[in-house]
This record gives sequence, structure tokens and C-alpha cells, in this order.
Amino acid sequence: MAEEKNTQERLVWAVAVCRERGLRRTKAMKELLRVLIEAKGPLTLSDLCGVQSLSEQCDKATVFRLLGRLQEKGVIRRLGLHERAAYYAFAYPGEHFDYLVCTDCGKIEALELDCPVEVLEKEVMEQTGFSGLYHELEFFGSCPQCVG
Amino acid sequence: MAEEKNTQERLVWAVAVCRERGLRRTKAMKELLRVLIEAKGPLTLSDLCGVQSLSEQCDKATVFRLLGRLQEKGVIRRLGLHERAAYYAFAYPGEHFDYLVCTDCGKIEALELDCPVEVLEKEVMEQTGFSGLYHELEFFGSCPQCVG
DNA sequence: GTACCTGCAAAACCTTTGCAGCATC
DNA sequence: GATGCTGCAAAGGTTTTGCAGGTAC
Repeated sequence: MAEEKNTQERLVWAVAVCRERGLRRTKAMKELLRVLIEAKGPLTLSDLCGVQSLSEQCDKATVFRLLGRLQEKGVIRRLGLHERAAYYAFAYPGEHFDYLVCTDCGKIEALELDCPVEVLEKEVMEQTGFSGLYHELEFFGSCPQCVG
Repeated sequence: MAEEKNTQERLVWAVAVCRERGLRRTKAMKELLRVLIEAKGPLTLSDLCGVQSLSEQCDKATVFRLLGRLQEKGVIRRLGLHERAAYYAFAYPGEHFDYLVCTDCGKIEALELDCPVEVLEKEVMEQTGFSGLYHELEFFGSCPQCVG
């Protein structure tokens, strides 16, 4: 229940942000956001198109273009994660995840660490003159199942 | 001079490791390692194939397969860096770089930070049961030139 | 001599775009 | 009604693989 409400809150927030920033409120957009919000971890374009509720709603090209727009408006984040394909994850204000990836089976876990990198961010900005900094941190290794 | 010697030392180390771990000492391998060692930052497969000394030496498919083997033997590292193509960088023991990427012009800088993440690594291993952990940390933002 | 490595070429994948029609505002 | 969004289909890039021949050991 609390879960359910949480999803709803996030969805409302995300749609509102998108509207404010000029996007139209389409069914495909809402469904894509819902899937990303409920996902356990980051998903690829292929993953997303494999979700029936979404593929019934719209085409792959549309999902692709939506991902670009949603990222631009700041409600989702694009991740590298060492794989060939790009991953996308919902980005709620004040939440930041780092990721733990198994290099053998490809499993991805989100870690909500008390991340010491945030302090570094300011330092790097000052030293390099870069602005609007954010970071991506991933740990790679072998998960217990793969080590056997 | 010191630079030169440094390159040489690294090359010798890398070739030795590769030999020990079962790879053959080919010209292509040595040239690829030399290019990666002398590179200022991480390079893509395309970048590498654009280097004349290397493209004269071997085919793109060979570079691709070499990159896989070198990574497997632990002398180079594969990076995501948010781009479509994978990046590769030389990995000398005890050295670790984090990266600063301009999201506007794509410029990549290596940062040799006193990285607080190394401490976290052990913690994550203990909590998750993952083994052989390493990490990748990237900062993204706009460089001074792009902000104008 | 054997096992591994290479070149060439083609296949496989993921991403990106053009254009005509449709939905949202 | 105007503008932005969608579907379909095709193009663009990067990565990956098969196979016959060459090379390191």
C-alpha cells in the first residue's frame, strides 16, 4: 500500500515536471514513467519494449524519443553500466543510487549508499571550472552465485 | 626521457603479464599496448584504428579481439563513459583514474583523485558477498569552454 | 607441428532519423 | 487549428563472428 502510494506520488511529480517544461501529457509518457518508477533497477530500451503494457501502448521509436525527452527534463537518468546498451532509471529529487554489477551474469543491483562522492563534486567543480556536475559510480565484481 | 622510460617500463610489465597468462607476443599486441600507454585518456575502438602506427600493423577486428583479451588479462580496463562506444584505458597496478566528461563537447579528462570510494569497496563486498570488486567513477558536467 | 592469432567480409545489434498522419493543448 | 507526438520503415554506427591462412612457440 505504502509502495503503491509512493509510485503514484512519483508519477504525479514526474508528469507535472514534464508538463511545466513543455512536454505533452500522452499515454505513452505516463506508462513509460510508471514502468521506470516500478522497476527494481535501470532498464535498457530493449527491456522497456519487452514490457507488454508499454509495447501495447507505443512503438520502440517512441520509447526512444521519450527517453531522450524525459532525460532532458531531468526526470530520468541515463547510465552507462559497462554494457553495450544504455540504461535508464527514474530520478527522484534527493535520491541517488550507485550500482553494483556482476561482470559474470550481468545482474545489476542498486545501492543506496551514503555516497562520499558528493563532497568531491564541489571540489572537482572548483578545480576544473566545470559546472552542473553530477556523477555516476559503479562497482563491478562477481556475485556470490557466479563464484559458486 | 623519464616519460619515455616510463612508457617502456609499462610496456614491459604489460607484455610480461600477458605472456604469463597465455597470450602470444605479437607485434599488434605490443603496438596496441604502446598506443594505450601513451594515450592521454581512454580511447574507443575507432580512435585506436585511426592511429596510423596501429592500423598499419593490423585490422580493426584484430584490435577488437586484442582489447577483449587484454582486458581479460587485466592490463587494460574497459569504460562506459556515457557514450555509445566503449572506451579503453591502460591499467597499471596501483593507479586508478576517475573521469570528468563534458556532456556538451564530449571532452574527457582523467582525474587522479584521492578517491574515497576505495574504502567503500570493502564495505560493499562484505555487505553483498560480491568478490573481486573494482569501481568506476565519472563526473559529468559542462566544461568552461562550453559554458562560455 | 600445433595452437593461437589475423584479415576480410558479412552478420548482428542498438540507436537514430524522415515523413505522413494523429493527439494534445 | 497549430504544434508536437507517434508509427513504420529504413539508415547509421559499433560490435561480433566465420573461416581460411599465417605466425608464435
